[in-house]
Amino acid sequence: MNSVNLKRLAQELNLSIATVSRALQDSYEVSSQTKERVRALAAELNYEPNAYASSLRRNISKTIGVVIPEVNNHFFSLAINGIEEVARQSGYHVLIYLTHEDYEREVAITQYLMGGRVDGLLISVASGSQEFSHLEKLYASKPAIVFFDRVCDAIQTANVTTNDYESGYLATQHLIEAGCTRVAHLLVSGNLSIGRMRMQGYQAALQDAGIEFDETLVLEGDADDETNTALITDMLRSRPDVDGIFASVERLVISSYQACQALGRAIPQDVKIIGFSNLGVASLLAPSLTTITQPAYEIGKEAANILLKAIEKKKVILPSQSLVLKSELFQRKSTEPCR
Amino acid sequence: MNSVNLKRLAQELNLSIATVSRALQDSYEVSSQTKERVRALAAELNYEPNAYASSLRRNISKTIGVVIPEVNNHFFSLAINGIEEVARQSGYHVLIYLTHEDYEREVAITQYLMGGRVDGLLISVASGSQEFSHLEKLYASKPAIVFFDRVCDAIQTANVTTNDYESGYLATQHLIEAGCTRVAHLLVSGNLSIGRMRMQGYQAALQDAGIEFDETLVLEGDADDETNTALITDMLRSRPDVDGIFASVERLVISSYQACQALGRAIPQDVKIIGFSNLGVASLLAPSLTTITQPAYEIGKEAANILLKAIEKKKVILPSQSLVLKSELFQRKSTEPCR
DNA sequence: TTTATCTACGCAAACGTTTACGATATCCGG
DNA sequence: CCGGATATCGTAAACGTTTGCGTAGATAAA
Repeated sequence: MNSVNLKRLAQELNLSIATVSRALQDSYEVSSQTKERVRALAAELNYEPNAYASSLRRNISKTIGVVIPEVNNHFFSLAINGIEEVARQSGYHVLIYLTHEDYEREVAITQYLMGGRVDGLLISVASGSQEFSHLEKLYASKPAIVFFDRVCDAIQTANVTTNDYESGYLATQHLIEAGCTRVAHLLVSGNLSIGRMRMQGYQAALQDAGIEFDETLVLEGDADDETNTALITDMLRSRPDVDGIFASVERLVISSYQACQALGRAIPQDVKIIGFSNLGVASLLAPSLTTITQPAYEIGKEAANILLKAIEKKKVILPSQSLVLKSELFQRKSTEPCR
Repeated sequence: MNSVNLKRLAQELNLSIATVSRALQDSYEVSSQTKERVRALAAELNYEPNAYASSLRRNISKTIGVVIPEVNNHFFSLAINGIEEVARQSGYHVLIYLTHEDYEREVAITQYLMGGRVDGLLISVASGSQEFSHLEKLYASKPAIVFFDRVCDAIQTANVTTNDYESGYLATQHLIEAGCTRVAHLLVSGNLSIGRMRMQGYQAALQDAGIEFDETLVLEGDADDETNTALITDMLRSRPDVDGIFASVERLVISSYQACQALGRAIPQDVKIIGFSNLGVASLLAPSLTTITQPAYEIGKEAANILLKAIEKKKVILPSQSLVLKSELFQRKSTEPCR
């Protein structure tokens, strides 16, 4: 369509295609007068190189892919902000793929991505993924990969995560110190590394406080919010002794609030709630929500940095480049000790 | 890198590249036995066609671009959900570009996009854009474009928007009926169509209620949240008579809450607040927030539908294909009449 | 048997770039 | 005046795919 290409420029300038191409790349093999002529006409005709021809020839796409469970979540949208920021600065384009926590979709997406469409990938694994052969096949195919937050241990590459064990411990300890004795744990996937870490932190804190671990207080959430609210409501009804909730993901915190509201349980008097969340309005909730907040923006930036550095230097990414950033606990009313 | 391409398949099967290519496209010119042989080997070697070679040859990229101000905003993240859903179903890939409401970035991005990287674009214009020549140049270059929410009137194409005039009117009327007499209006851009529409609705509602329009009560927000909160705080301090706030965008609602909290103004007793928002936790805020909620997910889906239909049928998109979806007003505590 | 039709496949050009290699002209030291 | 640098440019191949065209063989129609 846009027929202003190298050939067109070359014809109008009485030059060869090669010279025009080199001029636009500021090659030393082209005289400065010629460069000026070429640049002038290119600007005048609004020439823009064909990205696909260039990618095909150079085997470089200047594009990275981001595979995440969802975008309607403050953690991931902030992470995307960081990723896009870094990518833009380096002249990279960003493809987005959403798995909706669904294993099948993740498989389909990884299959797509083996066509060499991207130079590198940032992945946060879907909670629905029980096994990772699709990721291993993808990894074997070519591109540089960095995992963030939801990691895949089976693949030897860098991961950018937070101190999930510690955070799980601290959150649980925080609830216990506020007076809770029956702490429920809501998580999204027990077979993902991140879920296991937080779970272990939760269990360790219970043990250190001399509280027995009760697996009926562990609830595995779904992708659907209404289902989650119903699940939590059921648990709270059948277990009236629950006086604390530690939610491992933002969506489950919201559902917990709604469940308490529906059952008329007062927060924090009847039930105290703490949760992982990047919700900007946490302090404006009724009551304000005690959160463990991950540095989502920084995670995105760091992960993108590692990836782009590796791509530019054509080096393999090593597990030793992994980064662990610290989450922060913001204490608010939802876990306030009563009387 | 991944050297399993058509040539490789052709060699191993003793066929020509052309036949292999046609077999994989299920062409009628290939016998079914041959198709089977080809498909079997392709599956075994995990062949995936090179996207760039294909795009170059066919002049079709199977990729659409989404240009939006920010992603950390429930309206846009829900819209992306809708877009990605539709795109995935049709086998399209989604490139994301964030303008951060910045004119310069928008110009740079549109320049990029003229390289034929995408078959079509979904755009929501940055509030910082004062003029639209970059968009006109982009439009002249080639791709199909559909605007959503933040529209550019200068370009003759389809727009997917909401009933912004009506919503502005209803929101203002709602505040007045709740007892407000001094209603401030916080918006993000007065020179964008969407801002003007809501503003006109606001003014019309004031006029119909016999309230004089006071332009010192109109505040134009910035991209930075802290600046906004400071601006609003200043206004509330210098104008203690303000008893209602109509915020045109989610971020400004949050800032309004924070400003009121800082000044000790009670909501809804001292100041009533209504705002455009897709915040899922609106009902959990203190006090719960009365919102005008746009069908963000549907907007994304519809915009993507129009775009993809046009691309597939190679037809020009007409302004007559524009769609106006209705926003909904959810009444909650923040605008409750007092006594 | 000849001619026309159809099936199944190969040849080669094209998409727009990049780049290894070669060619020409100029210049300079010996 | 000759040999070799040096500067500047062109030729052509390559990236992997798609596709118009040609063609060999088989089958059917005349």
